[in-house]
Amino acid sequence: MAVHNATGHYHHGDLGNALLQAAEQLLQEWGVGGFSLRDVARVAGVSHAAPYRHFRDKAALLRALAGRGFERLRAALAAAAAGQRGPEQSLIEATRIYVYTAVQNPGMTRLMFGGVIDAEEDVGCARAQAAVLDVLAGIIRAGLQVGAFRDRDPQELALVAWSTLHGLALLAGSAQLDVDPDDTAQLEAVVRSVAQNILYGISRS
Amino acid sequence: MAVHNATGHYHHGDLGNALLQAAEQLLQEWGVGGFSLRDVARVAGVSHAAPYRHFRDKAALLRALAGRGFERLRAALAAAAAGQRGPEQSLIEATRIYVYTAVQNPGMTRLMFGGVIDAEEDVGCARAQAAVLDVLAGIIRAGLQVGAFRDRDPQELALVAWSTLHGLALLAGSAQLDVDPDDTAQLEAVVRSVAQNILYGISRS
DNA sequence: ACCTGAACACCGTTCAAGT
DNA sequence: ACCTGAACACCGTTCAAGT
Repeated sequence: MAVHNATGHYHHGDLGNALLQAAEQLLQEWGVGGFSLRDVARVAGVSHAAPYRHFRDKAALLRALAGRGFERLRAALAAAAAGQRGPEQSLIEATRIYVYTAVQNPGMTRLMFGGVIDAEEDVGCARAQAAVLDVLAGIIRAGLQVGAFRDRDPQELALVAWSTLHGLALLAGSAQLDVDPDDTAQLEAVVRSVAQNILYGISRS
Repeated sequence: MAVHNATGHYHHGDLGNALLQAAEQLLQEWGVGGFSLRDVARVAGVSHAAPYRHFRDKAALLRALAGRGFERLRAALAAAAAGQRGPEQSLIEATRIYVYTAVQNPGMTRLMFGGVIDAEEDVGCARAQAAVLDVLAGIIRAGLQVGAFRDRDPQELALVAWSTLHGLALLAGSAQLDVDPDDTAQLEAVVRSVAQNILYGISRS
């Protein structure tokens, strides 16, 4: 077992993880542009050169962090979509998850969707991002199969649903849409009207 | 008339403007995070300290640049929305403008909508941003007045329309949506399906 | 009034050296 | 194998000095 940095020269055995945790803390506290790689190392209690043993550069660390965000969002979406009465309800729940996640974690939202990272540069990150989309696409496919949605190109339906959720998430995650993270009634109203709008667009009849 | 920097020590009389032009060129070429304030000064042909006579800091220059983007988008939207047969057609044209603008100028789009700047810090920028929204809100109001849209809260209708356009613009302006800027047919398909979706949601019957 | 050049505190990244 | 500390080229910002 390695010696802790405060008492010796080596960090514990899982610095990669510790760096990601430190980075997430700084992301929440200071936003995407508000911290440096040196800050991350500082918070993790290692020298500013140590992160380079675990990540190729700062962008790689940010991609890994975004990958975690994508995976969490995917899991939350999948859990919310499952066990609903039908694809329409699943879509409403997915919208709710998107909005709440964005409002409660604006920094991570901006990191994931604000064009800060290039997910394609990292296989894991790209896969995690694609998996988020897959949940949405799965809901669309299920709706088409049971005849709940308009018989159009699934990709077309997914695009409009995705655009709307994406836009709402970024608006909610920035100061542009002034929602109070604790005002449940307001959040519910936003979820309802936006989800309703998507459903009007893609539901049959 | 001031002496040009290449031949003397002073720049021409409109360095503020020249800096914004240089910044826009770099924004198009290298993206939001791809250039420094010192690069801007370099391209404009002045010392790296000169910009501080015209902008409080780098963020202020970026806000001024985004303000130009907002104003241009507003003008394009207003021109496209005017002289249409009805509010539905205006909304479709507005969607077209949004998509084309975003695809053709991804850097500016990300600067305007990607959470890079805080528009509220600059009165002009905030006003220009609000004016973009006002065009959208105007279309909604017009539609409500002639009874074309559902009799719901105008703000609610504007939110769903805005979310969708916003999301689409950011998707189109990032690598996430792989649209070819020169593939008109593909762009038209995107515009049609997304605009249609918004209209399904807000149109009466 | 407007711009320059030196200066300062920072940053991302590299690398020889330590254990 | 993993981490440190010095080093390098950069950056944003400030400020005395020049015209």
